[in-house]
Amino acid sequence: MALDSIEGSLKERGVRLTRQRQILLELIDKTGEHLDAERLYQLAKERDPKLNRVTVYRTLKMLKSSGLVDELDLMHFTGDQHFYETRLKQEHAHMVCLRCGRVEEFFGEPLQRLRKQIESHFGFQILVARTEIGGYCAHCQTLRLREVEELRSQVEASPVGAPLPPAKRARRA
Amino acid sequence: MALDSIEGSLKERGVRLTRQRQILLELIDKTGEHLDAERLYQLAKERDPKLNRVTVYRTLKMLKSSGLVDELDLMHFTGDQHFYETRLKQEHAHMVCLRCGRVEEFFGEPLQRLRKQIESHFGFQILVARTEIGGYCAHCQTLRLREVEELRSQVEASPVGAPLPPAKRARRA
DNA sequence: GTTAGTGCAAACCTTTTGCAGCTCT
DNA sequence: AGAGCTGCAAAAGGTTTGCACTAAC
Repeated sequence: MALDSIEGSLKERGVRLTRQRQILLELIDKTGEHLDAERLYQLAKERDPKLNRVTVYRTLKMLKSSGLVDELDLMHFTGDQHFYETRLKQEHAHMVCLRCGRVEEFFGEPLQRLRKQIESHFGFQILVARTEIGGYCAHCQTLRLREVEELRSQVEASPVGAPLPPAKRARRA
Repeated sequence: MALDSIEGSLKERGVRLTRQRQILLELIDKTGEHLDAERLYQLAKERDPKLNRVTVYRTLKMLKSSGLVDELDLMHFTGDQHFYETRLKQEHAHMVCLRCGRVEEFFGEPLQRLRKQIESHFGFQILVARTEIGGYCAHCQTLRLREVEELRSQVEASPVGAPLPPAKRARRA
């Protein structure tokens, strides 16, 4: 199991497996989503109401600098938080739909190719690699078109020019 | 000249070319570095001491959502700011040395390949793509080795185990 | 028993917002 | 003239730090 390999890696280096860390590790490992610090904190609090937000940040930082998790931004679609995932899968790119927010993963040879070229051309020793792509998913492309049409006709209908709905930043609940 | 094409694009869409924006555009275009908002603000203030930090943020946001500049994180090597570059060059990846902070750019076919595969396999309409890679540049790899050696011998020399120098976050002056 | 790790409160950095007044076109 | 833009002050969002206490090994 994935959790075991991470816990093993920590134990070897003399990192203590506290109750809090076990909770956080399990959540990161088992949850099928890309969690940010706040969401992880909320989930962790369900299991241990005393667990502090700061511990979440410290744990994530530790896991990141140990190379056990990767940090993502997901194109800052929802804000400026960072998202985390364990380094278990093969390297992959993240595609974020800028309309619905859905995140898809792309595995495939261009990524390995890129890695190899960079290592050989530059003699660069890669520790982390991150590819994030923003755009419209197949489903949203058509919806998007319709929306743009609607806006256009609204603008033409109103003499002054109707203001576009402001693209507000997603706020936390 | 690059500036012209950006200014043209803005003018077409009825965006005003204020004195402040001209200053900022010229700095982004002419400066050969990846600037973050604060640095851009400092540079802009030299030309117009009244220019406000908020205007920098608003201008960057506008340029980004117009697709005229790209936003980078450079692996958060120096902190959580964002860096900006005009979209004039061909698509490229950024390689950040996690020791010296140097940033190199990689152009090359794997990037185009990646783009095409994602578009064809998923029917995904790409608007922005970002590849950032962290590691050690050729030069720092040897230096890094030496540093690790030194640390090791220090640890062996001291009975308690000397604490490693903490990797503090880079603070602003 | 030590030392690493935790919780709490407070700070910090980066970015956004509301609003009154200024300025491009 | 008038919408669009700016500056200012204040706030927000996300993350880190200092310190005293606690718990893992």
